[in-house]
Amino acid sequence: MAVAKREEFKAEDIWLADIAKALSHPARISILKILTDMNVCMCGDIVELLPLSQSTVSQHLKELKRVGLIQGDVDAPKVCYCVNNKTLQKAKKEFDKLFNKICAC
Amino acid sequence: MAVAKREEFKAEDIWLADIAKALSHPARISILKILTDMNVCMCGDIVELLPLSQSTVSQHLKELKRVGLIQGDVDAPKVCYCVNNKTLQKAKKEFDKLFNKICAC
DNA sequence: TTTATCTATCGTATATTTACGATAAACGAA
DNA sequence: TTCGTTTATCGTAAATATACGATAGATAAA
Repeated sequence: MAVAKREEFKAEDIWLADIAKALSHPARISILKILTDMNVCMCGDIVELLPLSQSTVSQHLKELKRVGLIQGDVDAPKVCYCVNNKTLQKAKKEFDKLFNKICAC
Repeated sequence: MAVAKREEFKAEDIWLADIAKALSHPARISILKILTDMNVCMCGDIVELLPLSQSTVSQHLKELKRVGLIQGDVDAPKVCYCVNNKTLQKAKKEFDKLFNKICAC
């Protein structure tokens, strides 16, 4: 149960909710900012900047990658992470669309 | 554990993550749109439009109210819900700020 | 070949989220 | 007062999320 009902909503709302879910932890917002600030972007670099263990940071990266907000290029054993502009642009557009609808700004 | 580390991040990131959390379920995005479309806005009206029970809708409303995205004016036993423009404006601004930083748009 | 480095994943514990039915509380109407 | 309407909350169950340490796998360096 629990998450099954989610699929009964509009695809557009499900997509944006999923992006919002990826942004729903400050660590992941922080990671996106770090990836923007740094050009070199390994998991280990991020671990040094956050109060989280390596495995936890790796999980957060996985969640961001799941929705396509970031991508990881493997250069084993390293993985170079960077933001995915295509998805970010779509996310920005869809958030704008939502707020323009629901907010009298 | 689990959610304790959340507090160790920047207040700005925590706030936006919390707004994103409130937007992380399609039912809640849908509710915000419904509240915008309708001027009369009772919990029961929303229940009729969504594939969810009354108690579940009430919980979603509570989550939106928790972060201040909506407000409920009690006219017992009814509660008239509407969007809170002040918080929406701030959310819009903060999302813009985030995307302008991390997205090469 | 052996060692060091780096990251993903496994196993695990705890907390939170999602969903529902039942029920209590608040009030207007009969 | 009694009944109907409306909503929040309680209790509960199942699924997810968060966090960590340990470890396996991949490769570069020694």
